[in-house]
Amino acid sequence: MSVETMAKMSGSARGLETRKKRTISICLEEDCCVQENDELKSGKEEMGGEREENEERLKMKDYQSLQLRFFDILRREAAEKVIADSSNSHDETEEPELLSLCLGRSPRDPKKETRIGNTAKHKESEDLEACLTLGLDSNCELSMEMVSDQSPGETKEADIEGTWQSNKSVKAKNGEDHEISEQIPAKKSRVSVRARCDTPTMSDGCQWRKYGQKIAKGNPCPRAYYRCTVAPACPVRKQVQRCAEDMSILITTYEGTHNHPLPVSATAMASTTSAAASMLLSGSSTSQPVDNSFASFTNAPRLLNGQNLGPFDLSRSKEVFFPNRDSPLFPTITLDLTSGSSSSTHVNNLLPSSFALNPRFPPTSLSFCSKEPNIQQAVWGNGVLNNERTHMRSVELGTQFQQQLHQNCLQNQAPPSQEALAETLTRAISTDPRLRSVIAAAVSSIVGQGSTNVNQARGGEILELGLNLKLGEHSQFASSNLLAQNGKGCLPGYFNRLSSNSYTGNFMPLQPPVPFSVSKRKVPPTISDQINH
DNA sequence: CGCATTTGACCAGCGC
DNA sequence: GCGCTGGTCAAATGCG
Repeated sequence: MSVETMAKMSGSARGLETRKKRTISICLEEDCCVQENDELKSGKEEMGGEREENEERLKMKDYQSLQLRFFDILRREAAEKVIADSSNSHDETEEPELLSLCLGRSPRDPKKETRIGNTAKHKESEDLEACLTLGLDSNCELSMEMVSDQSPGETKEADIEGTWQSNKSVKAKNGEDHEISEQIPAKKSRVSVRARCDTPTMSDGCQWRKYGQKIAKGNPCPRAYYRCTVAPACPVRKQVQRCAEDMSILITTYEGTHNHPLPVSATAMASTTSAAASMLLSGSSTSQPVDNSFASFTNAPRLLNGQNLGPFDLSRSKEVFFPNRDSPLFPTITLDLTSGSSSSTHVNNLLPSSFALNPRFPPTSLSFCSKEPNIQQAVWGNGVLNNERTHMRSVELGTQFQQQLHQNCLQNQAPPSQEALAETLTRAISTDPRLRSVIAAAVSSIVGQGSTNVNQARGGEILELGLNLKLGEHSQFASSNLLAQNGKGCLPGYFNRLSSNSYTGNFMPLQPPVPFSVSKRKVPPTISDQINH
């Protein structure tokens, strides 16, 4: 739906205009008052309908941006918690090999993941498999593949280009939020995004220059290599390859961190990938026996409802995400942006061969998909579809909050209304002070440009404001900008929606740290700015 | 003419 | 050590 949505959204604007013109011209030509009135009426109705449609989309966009912030806060808090507990948490290192975090529903069948590749090795890798399922966006399936490495060989690239995100730069930009990163050496990260796309490359807002093309083993489609040309020394590369099994799916693998201010249209993708990257990379520290990238997720339920939900295998996650120094092979995360098609159920098969066949670091899947788009869109849901994963240690993040949302949706069987969602949210927030504080922090960081020192009461106010905004009171902020979005190419709807100019400010804090010239960044005034003024 | 793309060559890492 | 593979380089080519 991503592409369709964009097409619709941009089309809606054009449609309104053309319809107006058409109406006028019809009136002039036919000079018929009755018909004119009918046309005007139907036109108005049509416009009204489309306006509602647009507003719905804008609301969802706001919601998703808030979600993103929310998860970021969760991750940070979890990471801090892990640091605090790391000295006492050695027993956790003996935990199981498999990890399934089911925050949502996924059609993905892990059994199918073994279809491709060396079966024996893959079986072994299955034991290491960490599967994160987040029912974040229903209409999109995000396939994000993350690879982290700190092998000595990588330093060459880092030294030459000086571009891989240094820990200092992380600290410089984000302060204490990235203390963890400070403890780890510069790492290479890869984020792969799968999306249905008819164009040769995905339009992600950045400028790329192709520097190579190869036929990779296991995929007849050539893999194209691009580097970011926004800044001369930007280290970011991307690989673009069609999926062998479904040519309509484009697999874009991002690697590295931009060392320059990003175009507004690129911030959504950048912040999303960087958030995912930091999520995992932050847990790969040698000094941190416990993986906090996973911990960030595994801690989420505790943050939400205060319960220890289960047998998380933090140490094993570390194993997964902390590859052998001698190995260039990486663990992977998968985000799938293709609509809930069958292909999404065997993500690994669709990944670039080098990753899909990687037995040592099987992909970690962040599946943002659902066959019930509207439901999943609003629900992070609990992992009701993971009962089959008996071979994995499954952790269901069935928080009260999520259950409420999920129940709401299941009962209604219809897309939850914003009102219903608001009600559920309100109830969950009011009954769970932790959730309240977390969301308040997220919202306040949005509204106050990352000022996290707001007290609880203030946070609550802001939270309310945030919810109100999200639930429909400020869609006007985004409308014009949204329609002005770059509609060319193939920008997955998920990112596309996130990249609305109106929310630039929200995502900036999530962006990869910019090592230099941060102050020179020229960005249009954000909502936060407007509010602050 | 300048820039982007194409494409064969080259290099490094890994497995056998 | 050798072959395979992924990734990058750089000269050639194409395009606006």
